[in-house]
Amino acid sequence: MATRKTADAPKSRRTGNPARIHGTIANDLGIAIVSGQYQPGETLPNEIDFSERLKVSRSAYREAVRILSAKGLVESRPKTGTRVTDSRNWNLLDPDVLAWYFAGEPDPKLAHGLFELRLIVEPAAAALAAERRKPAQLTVMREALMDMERFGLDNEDGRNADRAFHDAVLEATGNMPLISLASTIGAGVRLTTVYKARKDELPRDPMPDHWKVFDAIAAGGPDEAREAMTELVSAALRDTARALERSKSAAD
Amino acid sequence: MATRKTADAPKSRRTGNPARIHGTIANDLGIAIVSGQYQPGETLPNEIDFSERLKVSRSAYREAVRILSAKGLVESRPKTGTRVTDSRNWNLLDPDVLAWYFAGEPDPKLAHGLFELRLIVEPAAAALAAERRKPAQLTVMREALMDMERFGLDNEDGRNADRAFHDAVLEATGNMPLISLASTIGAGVRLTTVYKARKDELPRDPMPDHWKVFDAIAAGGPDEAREAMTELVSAALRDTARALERSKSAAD
DNA sequence: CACGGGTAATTGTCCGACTAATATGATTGT
DNA sequence: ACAATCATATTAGTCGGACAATTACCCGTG
Repeated sequence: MATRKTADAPKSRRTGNPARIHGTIANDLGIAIVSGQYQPGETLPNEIDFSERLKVSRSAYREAVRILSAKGLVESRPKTGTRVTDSRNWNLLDPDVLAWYFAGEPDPKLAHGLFELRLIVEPAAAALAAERRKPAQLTVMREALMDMERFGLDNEDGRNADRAFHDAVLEATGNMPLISLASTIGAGVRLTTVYKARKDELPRDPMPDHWKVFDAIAAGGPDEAREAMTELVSAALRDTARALERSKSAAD
Repeated sequence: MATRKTADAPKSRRTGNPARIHGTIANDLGIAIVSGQYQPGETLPNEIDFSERLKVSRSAYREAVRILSAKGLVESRPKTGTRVTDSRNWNLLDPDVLAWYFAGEPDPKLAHGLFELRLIVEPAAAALAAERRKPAQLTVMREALMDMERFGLDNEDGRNADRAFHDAVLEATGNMPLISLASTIGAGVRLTTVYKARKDELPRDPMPDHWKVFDAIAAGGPDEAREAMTELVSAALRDTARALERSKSAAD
């Protein structure tokens, strides 16, 4: 059903749109903030000066600030100015904020936190998916895994397939908040392959673990699915742990 | 340090600032979108017409749209206009979006989803908190529970204390992504008391369950903490389930 | 029928002025 | 001496209007 037409652009980036000024300013500023270049509590230059320095109109700059404000990174008030909020208020679950975090060197502490989250959420999600998945969703999972096998994890296509599989599992839970966690989980998934790719070693074939999860979900076995997913994420964590440790000590 | 003065206004809303036009427009539009008044795929009127109809300048309207766009609710492109995106792209974990969802009648399906999320996240968080909590964090939890007892759950102060306790547990995990989930979990927590308050019945004293969680965390027992929290959330779900069922069938 | 170019509609950007809120310090009254 | 009040300056907020850039869509052309 549905003619489908040209609904989705193949080259779709995160937004799919060409760079608009307010967007790029928001990106740059967002990265500068989460990287600590502007500390929480610090007030940035007033709109007129700053927009001049950035060579953009005040309107465009203001729209950028609105974006950052919407994600909880800054707060503006007359007379006081625009100041960076305490990092506890930053909406870390926002895909953009997370991307800004990982724009530079991945923060090992945050990376570890993401794995911990995966270890909590994904097994439970797999169990729910095993109970509720619809045939179409199983098809999506299967095709994602087949793409993973075909492409491998040392390239973008393969990594996207990996993330697509984990997304599909969350989607199959039918739980809206869980589905919204997909971008966060996806960042964690990507982290694994990025770290591994950096070490230029793929010591373990990830496919058997993935297929085991899929089979359990397809068979409708919640407990088996939970267990298989736990194993998958644990293995991923083990593979990443060493690199994580190294850059953690390197960061100190 | 800090004289504290009149730091926090008593009428502090989420941001504590007086209503600014772009914010109120974003709120109104956000509610209209999540409530289905504007369907996904639908394009809203062009900026000039719409801002005129809303009696605000185009700048203010555009800033409102930037906010909605930052939260994934809409997408703007030249010539095409600004259209509501598929609801899968909405950042449901954003505090504002969640608030917009619950501005009208709580959606039973979403409410159930939130409880499911709590049941997944909070027990695990309690276990982590039991291992990592610092003395100061225990103090926060204890005071929150004492406030709960003092105020009761039939008023705003008590409900805030309830939420503060659950926030503190997440905070004590030291896990940044988990801490960012606080607003989402908090919405679920609030849901319980709202539903119960609506029925004008408080059939169960929630304090013993809460203290059991606290004691386990204070004692440093991860397994006990996990179990106690599971019980707490399950009980909350049971209490809410009937009201949930009723409004679910009423919604059809 | 495929392809390429023109066109109109819409968002994007810029500018400059004025308004509103408010932190700070001066003023006043007690 | 101190408290409360008021004036002022600074900053974000709002406005209106102009022009630029993008792009879906139609139309002509090969």
